[in-house]
Amino acid sequence: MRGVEATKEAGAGSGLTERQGAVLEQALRLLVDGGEKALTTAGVARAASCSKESLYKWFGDRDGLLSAMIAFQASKVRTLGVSAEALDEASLRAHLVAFAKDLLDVLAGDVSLALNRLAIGQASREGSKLGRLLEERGRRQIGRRAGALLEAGRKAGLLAFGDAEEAYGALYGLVVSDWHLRMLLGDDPSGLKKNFGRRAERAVDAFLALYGGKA
Amino acid sequence: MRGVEATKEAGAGSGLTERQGAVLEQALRLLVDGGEKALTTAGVARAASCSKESLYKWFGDRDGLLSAMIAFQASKVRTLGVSAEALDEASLRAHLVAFAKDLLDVLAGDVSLALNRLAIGQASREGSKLGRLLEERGRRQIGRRAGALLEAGRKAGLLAFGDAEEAYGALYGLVVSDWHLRMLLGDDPSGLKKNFGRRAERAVDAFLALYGGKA
DNA sequence: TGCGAACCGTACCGTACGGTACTGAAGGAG
DNA sequence: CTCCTTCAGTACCGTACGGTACGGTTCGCA
Repeated sequence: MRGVEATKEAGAGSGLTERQGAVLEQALRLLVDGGEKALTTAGVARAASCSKESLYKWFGDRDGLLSAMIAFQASKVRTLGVSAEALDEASLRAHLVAFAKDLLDVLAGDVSLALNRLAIGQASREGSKLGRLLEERGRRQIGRRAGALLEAGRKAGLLAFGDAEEAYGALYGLVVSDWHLRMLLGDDPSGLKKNFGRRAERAVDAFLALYGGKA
Repeated sequence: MRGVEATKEAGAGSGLTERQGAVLEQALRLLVDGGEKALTTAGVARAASCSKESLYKWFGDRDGLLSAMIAFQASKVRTLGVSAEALDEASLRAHLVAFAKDLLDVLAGDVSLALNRLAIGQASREGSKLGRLLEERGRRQIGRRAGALLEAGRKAGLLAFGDAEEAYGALYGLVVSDWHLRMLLGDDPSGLKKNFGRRAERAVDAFLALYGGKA
């Protein structure tokens, strides 16, 4: 192990060859198209044109494959840092609206919904290993972006809150409400997606009414 | 069919004998304990001391059993009507806090979490039939209670909102935020349950700050 | 050219599940 | 007592999946 072979890696330090990344890509496609039931080892091998033996060699077992899929997908989503420019009221609102719209777009994405369904289905069994992983890689990441934005707003005197976590929770709730759950339950997201822009603006307005520093 | 036998029914017009209700009860218990994977026809038959043949006679097939489980559980939860008493600011807040706490308790319940996981896992496949059912029986029901409460508040001049659905969405989001998803993913609810009271109060305060009629 | 590693394709095995068929017992009606 | 319905218990079947083993092929390398 850890030999001199210069294996081209797929992600950032993910330890995966690009061949393995391509396999995970196909696995994700299968999962999105047909749900967990369609994600069989034979199906992945056929779709990715690799052998089952290689799958087990690379990922250990089926659970290892699922974990690798989550980690792989998360490695593709890079949270863009907050530009440390000077914030005024308008630019803060614009940043918040952009964040809210991105959040809705991410949550409504095919792959995100499929992976969340997968982890939720696996949650009761096996100590919710996948759930932890998804939460760590997904929510924490986007939470950091929001936290930085909120902190910048407070430093600029535009936001007033005691607990950043609580403020973020309020923002998240106002933006997402129960839409995420409804999409997870099967509500067609295409009909809802058109309202994302307006919804994000209204939610941010409400958030600013609660935590805006004017008072 | 439709004979004169006076079959004792289990639910309110559910068309189920109490024997069948007892079977569904055992099935729900199996689902809560072990997740969908543990919910096998043989397991249900063994746990409920009935034959597989009876299961198929009563519920058709496995999907029919799942649908019956959701309908059965929903039939047990009766939404209590809003007392049409005169509301003042304090009693409205108390009602909202009670509603918020009930909402959190329901969502954190074992059976609710298990059924939501089941429906979500089944969502990608089969046109999300269970998801629709769960949404219809669950969300709509509790949404009606909230709607009535909000409408009463508006009639009393204590709340100001244009779209009741939007106001309810804000209340729901402020109360629940991403806790439901986290519990579905496997976060231990027992640790979170202790904060439900405080959380409900803070959420209602924020909601009143947004939609309170004082302004 | 020969060697070895990686790997694809496939065949194979054990198991577990959904669904069906059969047997025998309990109980009610005539 | 006898017939008939219902249902528990069990055995059974087909299928599909996870995981493993094997033969054949490609490719890098000395």
